[in-house]
Amino acid sequence: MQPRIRENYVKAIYKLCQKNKEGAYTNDIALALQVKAGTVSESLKKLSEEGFIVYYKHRAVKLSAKGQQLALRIIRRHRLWEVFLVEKLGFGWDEIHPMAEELEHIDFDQLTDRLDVFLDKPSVDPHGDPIPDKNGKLSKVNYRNLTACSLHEYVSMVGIENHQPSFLQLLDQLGLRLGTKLLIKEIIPFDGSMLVKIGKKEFYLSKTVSENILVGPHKE
Amino acid sequence: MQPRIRENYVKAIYKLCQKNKEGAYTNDIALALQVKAGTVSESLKKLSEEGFIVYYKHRAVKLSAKGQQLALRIIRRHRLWEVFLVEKLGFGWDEIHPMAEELEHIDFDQLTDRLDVFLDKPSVDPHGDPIPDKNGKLSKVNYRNLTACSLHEYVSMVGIENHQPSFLQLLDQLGLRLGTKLLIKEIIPFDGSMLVKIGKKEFYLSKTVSENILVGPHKE
DNA sequence: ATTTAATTTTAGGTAAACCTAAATATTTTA
DNA sequence: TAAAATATTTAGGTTTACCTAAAATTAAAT
Repeated sequence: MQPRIRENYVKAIYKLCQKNKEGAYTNDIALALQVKAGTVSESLKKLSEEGFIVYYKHRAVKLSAKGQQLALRIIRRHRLWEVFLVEKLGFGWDEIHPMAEELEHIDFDQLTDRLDVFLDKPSVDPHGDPIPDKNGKLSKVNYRNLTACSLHEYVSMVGIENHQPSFLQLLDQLGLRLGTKLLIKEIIPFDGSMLVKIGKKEFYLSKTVSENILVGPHKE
Repeated sequence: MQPRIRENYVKAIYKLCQKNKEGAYTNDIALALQVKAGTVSESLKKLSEEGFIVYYKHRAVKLSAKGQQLALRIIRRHRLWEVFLVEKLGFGWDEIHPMAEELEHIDFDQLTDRLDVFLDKPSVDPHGDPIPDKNGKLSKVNYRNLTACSLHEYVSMVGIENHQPSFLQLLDQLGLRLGTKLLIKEIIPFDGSMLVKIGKKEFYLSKTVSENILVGPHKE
């Protein structure tokens, strides 16, 4: 199996496993990779023979230890390149995904590790997602969903749950970036929206928006 | 035809055309890409249909305008990434080729152009090879072969004609890098070797070595 | 507990990039 | 300039990743 294709399967399975504890379903993998279910079935057999997944016919698949290792290597590369693109080249966080999607497949340990050092060993990418270290270890970010916060809480944005450019652009408009502090001024029971103070301005955030915002205690 | 494969053919043809004015021969392309001649024949037909080459059966091929444009885009990306790897990540000039060989295929104009700016629009790569600009224009480097220099000339290294790691490592040992000044102290007629002064030391360079060194007038 | 619905797998096919080896061109040499 | 040597192309095959559609399995609903 071609490395790039293998990597895309492993990455897709990794992400699906984070949602469904059961594992990744054939159809969902097919959707993620934009291929047909039959193709996925074939590929799963090969990935299984290669030892990257644990696979029983008609069951959701999981990554083996070897598969997880690979997934974390890809994610590490993806997120490091994202930091590079934003910090060094000045791209917006809404523009970088497609480029990182290519760069993540470039597989030279030296390159990844030196990039890491060059970027000052960042712990999170521009979206707040943690970057696995050289050994595949993921630091845990302390976060809650914004909708889980109470009135008058003063919190700091640490991540997001939606990476669509349109969502990222909305956050830009609101002045919401990683580390931005926000105060919950009001919670509207009717539609779950909330009034928040960001910097000097106040905005209503729809429930759909706040559901996709992750916050943590803001350290001063 | 898959972009990566097309790019590798176009690049190989570009390089072969620089040596043979006639064009690139099937067998040489096959050698460069490590495939069989029959495969090359097939591919040439496709590249021709796609308009990247000018091809008549049993004749050496040349790049069309479109093909040259593509070649220069790839070379631009390759050389910019090489600068990045050396200047920013601290790799040696003997280590970077394989990585640049992958990075060169990542095709986002914005990425290339921002990388260019980030690196201060370099005009040459770490080996002294010129970097095409955004429009595919190649600046000409003023150079002569070291073997063409006369006794007592004082010149500056501006490039090399051999990119093998072992050659680059030898130059490192001699303290020869881009911009290094060298004085020709003696020319040995017997074997064409020469005694040169590099910094404070003197070395004999075999003809094979000096043949691969390009020098220019050293500007102070 | 069947039947129905949904999901997954299998079977048979296609296209791209490779291969080998035979056939055809071209070039070189005698 | 004809034969020999070299280079290129063509013809027929293989493999991989994809496809469609039928068959099989599992899950859901009556």
